[in-house]
Amino acid sequence: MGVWGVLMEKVLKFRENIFSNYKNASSVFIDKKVLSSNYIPNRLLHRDQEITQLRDILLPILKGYKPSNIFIYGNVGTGKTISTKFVLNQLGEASNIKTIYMNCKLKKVSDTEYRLLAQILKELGVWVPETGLPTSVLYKKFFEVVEGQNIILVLDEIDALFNHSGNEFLYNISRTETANGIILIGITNDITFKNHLDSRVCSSLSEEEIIFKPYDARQLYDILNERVQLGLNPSSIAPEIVAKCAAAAAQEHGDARKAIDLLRIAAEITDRLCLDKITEQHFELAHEKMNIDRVAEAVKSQPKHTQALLYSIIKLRAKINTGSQNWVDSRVLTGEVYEYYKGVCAKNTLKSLTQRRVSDLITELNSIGIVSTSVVSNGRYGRSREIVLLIENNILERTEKFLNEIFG
DNA sequence: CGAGATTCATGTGAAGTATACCTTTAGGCTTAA
DNA sequence: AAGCCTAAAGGTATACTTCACATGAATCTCGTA
Repeated sequence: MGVWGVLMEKVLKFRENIFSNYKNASSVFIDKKVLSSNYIPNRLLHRDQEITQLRDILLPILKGYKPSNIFIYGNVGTGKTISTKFVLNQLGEASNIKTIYMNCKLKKVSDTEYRLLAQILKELGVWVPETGLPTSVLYKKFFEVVEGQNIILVLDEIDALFNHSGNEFLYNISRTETANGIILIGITNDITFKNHLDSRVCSSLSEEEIIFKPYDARQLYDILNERVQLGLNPSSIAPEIVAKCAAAAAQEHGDARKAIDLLRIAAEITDRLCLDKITEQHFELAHEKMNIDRVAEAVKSQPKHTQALLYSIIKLRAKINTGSQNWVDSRVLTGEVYEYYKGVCAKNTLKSLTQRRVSDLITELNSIGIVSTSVVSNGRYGRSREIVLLIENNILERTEKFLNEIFG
């Protein structure tokens, strides 16, 4: 494991401990919330064009006309969400127009037609049960509340809706005349999303389109630098380090959110180690911690069966690897996984799901990005899906350990 | 030898089932006049 | 008689199962050179 490993151990054990902040009086932070990724600064750098565009489209609402619906595209971390929120905040200050922001990707919260609608109603101050009611009743309530008002409805990560036939929602909303006052703003990073849409929905939804381009290194630097100014102790970080961070982020598709997270975590680590200068090494540690957290979070929040499935994939992969020198990144087939999975279930007194269902679970793992799958035909030997784990080795170890404790 | 048929193992769509939860309704019990 | 509680009836969303058909290239088959 070595020094690095020991250091990493230390870093990982770090929780946002309530005492640690008070204990060491000097901290690299001045204002920590500035560095959180959902913080909305007073001014947004390098998104002027997009913001004006958005504002101009929404402008008619102040004169009582209905603006067009809007569709926003752009890679992750290009400022789509934050710019939209920013504009809507400003609009809220200038008028009393109601805006609702929904992230459609939250599992068990807003990822189906019913749940999304329920969530929106909740936002509007109407409580509805989480199951049992006909969807039509929810629509009725919704239209009652909305009647005659202008409401801006932002659907972030709108592509997630489509997977679970939430398509209906868009169709119903955009079609209903009663919903006249509803302005839809759809946000997605999936360029192909529009192809899946019903053509009528599509044309009404994308009356206007805004495209967010990735930030370049220079712009990222400005953004990071501003956050540094506002949130960190001036002496705690050298400009070169910020520049390096920006450059690295620019290479990875100009993702500003990730860059800011990285900065914050590096700062936390520095604090944690009771140091007062953030160095490159801390960034490396932060990078690793971020990856570990991402995967750990994803795995932990998964239902039991999905975990059992992942466990099976990991174990099978290991098995194959010990046989041959692992020179090909080991692929596993659905059938093998399912057999192993059944064993795991039996051992843990879990009732195993059918292969049909497991197949869907694999698809889900694929879409979360824990696993990558591709359908291959092996001619005479049938057709199957090759599953490749996307978890890096050092993180895999932890994941495996975690799963071992459950299913071992 | 090569074109077309066969075959395998699983992908994938559609329809059905189990479960958990919701509202409405009607009967029965209590209460207060 | 009015008010309240409870249980049954009738209904829904979601996660999962069952059924049935679709896929696609390695292999097999068989006619032909």
